[in-house]
Amino acid sequence: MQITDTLAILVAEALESAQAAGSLPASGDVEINIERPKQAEHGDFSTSLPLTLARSMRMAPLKIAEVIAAACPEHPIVGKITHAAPGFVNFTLSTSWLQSQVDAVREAGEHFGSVDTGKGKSVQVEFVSVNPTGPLHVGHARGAVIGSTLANVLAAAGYDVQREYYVNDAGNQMRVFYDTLYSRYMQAAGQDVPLPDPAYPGEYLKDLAVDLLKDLGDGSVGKEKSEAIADLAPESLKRTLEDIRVVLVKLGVSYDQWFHESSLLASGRFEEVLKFLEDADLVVERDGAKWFAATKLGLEEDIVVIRSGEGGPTYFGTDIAYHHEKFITRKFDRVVNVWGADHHGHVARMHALLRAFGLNPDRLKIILNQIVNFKNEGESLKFSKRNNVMVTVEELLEEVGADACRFTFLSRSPESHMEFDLGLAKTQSSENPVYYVQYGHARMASVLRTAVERGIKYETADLSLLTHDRELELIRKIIELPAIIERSAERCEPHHLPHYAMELARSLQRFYEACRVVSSEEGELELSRARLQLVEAAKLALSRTLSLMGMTSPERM
RNA sequence: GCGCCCGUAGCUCAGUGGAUAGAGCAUCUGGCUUCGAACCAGAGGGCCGGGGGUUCAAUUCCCUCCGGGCGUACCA
Repeated sequence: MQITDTLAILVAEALESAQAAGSLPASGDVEINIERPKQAEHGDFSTSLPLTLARSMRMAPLKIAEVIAAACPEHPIVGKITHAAPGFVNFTLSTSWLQSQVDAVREAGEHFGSVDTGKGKSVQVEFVSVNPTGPLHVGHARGAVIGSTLANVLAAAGYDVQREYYVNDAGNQMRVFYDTLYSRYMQAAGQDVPLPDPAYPGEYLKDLAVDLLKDLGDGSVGKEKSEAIADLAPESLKRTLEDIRVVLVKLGVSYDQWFHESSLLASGRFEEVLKFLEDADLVVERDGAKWFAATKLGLEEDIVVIRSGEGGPTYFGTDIAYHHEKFITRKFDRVVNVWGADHHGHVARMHALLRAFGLNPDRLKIILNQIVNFKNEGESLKFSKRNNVMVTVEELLEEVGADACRFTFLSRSPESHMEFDLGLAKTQSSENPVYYVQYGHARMASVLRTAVERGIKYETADLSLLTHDRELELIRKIIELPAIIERSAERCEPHHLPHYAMELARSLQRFYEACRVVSSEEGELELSRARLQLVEAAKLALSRTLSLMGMTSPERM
């Protein structure tokens, strides 16, 4: 239970008892909103409930605030309750309770911050899912970082999380990939075979073809094209996926499962689900193709699921089967898809599809991260696999580093149209806020090392000695973490983490500046012990936050 | 044209319908003789794109206009 929940209960009890005593009129059901005031003099938490009740109660809001404040029962968390114009009730946390939290944090250890809002519920996070037609480029990094962090946060909120990469190995793009690969293979073998049109002209496929010729031999050179492709396809797909996997690991991203689109066709799942929709009268045939009758569900247009001519399912077609698999077969309570914003047209279709399955569309959360505008020294870079203009994630990591890269992408909300200047990221690396956060961790580690070197034991300490403003400020910041995790998980907004990390690092530096931890003064040993425990708690909170963001927590820098 | 997203300090971006709108970077001023100065303290910098509306209260919700991004395929 969060602090805000506790306070909401106290306010509800106060309201009820005041009404029972006749000092406030009846109000009916009200929602009690607890918020955090911006000004420190307004306390740690507040409620504007009196302002919302004023009209129906026909009373001055300030008077209502006064009555509620006076009627609030005592609670160990609360130190002071006041009322303020125009109609707020303000709460200040009690110092003794804050002090006790240092111990609570240390006891929770590396689990500090976890909440249980997702307990008993399963969630799948599907992210990146780039066509395996070449290496990841920088445009894919944002979704990778958002998806992996979101998965971490959901796990910290108690969800049973599955991280999944959807491998689009069955569509048109793969056919173009294999066609191009065939030409490159033949070229590598000395044959004059031109590139197909369309093709993937990048160097990547040239290198891959040379490797395949070397490792698999030239046995496919004399065969029909379709046979040669059948020979080369499995290995080329495997290697391309492996390259993607390896670079994602370097970026701090890993998966529980790689799910292949082709398996939906091979297993008959696609046909099965199509039949289901046909039985529900949601499939129509027109112009030689089969369409999902989205117009019957309120959408503007129907959507092709099986093409005319050669036939075969469209991307949306297999996505029908895939989401059936996610919700019906694997029974996930929630599914999160992290997509680039260029897919936004699909959102309404997917939600319509869930309705067709008889499911609540809210169970599918689609995060659209806006396309990143990459620049180099102020000059805009336009990427295209087709035109062979791209910077790979691999190159990005060499220049910027995984931690800085993750922090930068994470600190913007997904829907922001962010800019990323590669040149600036490189030259300004030492001014990057990521190092401010990590330096804070390294500094706390250093303080703890100093204590060990001087033989100071701090397993036990008198936490009531922590009364300095900066000490209490730091404790207040540390114990915000559970609320940050809960909010980030429920709203699928991982970008709160880096901002919290900055604030925590700042509180920690301010504390360090004002409060000597390892003191050599006579008679300050007890204070040192208490402060060492605080340092340990702060370090735990910062380390947990960094770990949720998929970043390292350096002991030294 | 239509749909989705964005517009907040010089730049990059936070901001849960609440009280005096914040951070980092940049600029300027001060601070290292005990634990790490990759730090701290302070200053300047804003009609929150414009205009209407809802509300006790709007940067936040609705409408409209302006500006930008992305879609608008039997590609994914």
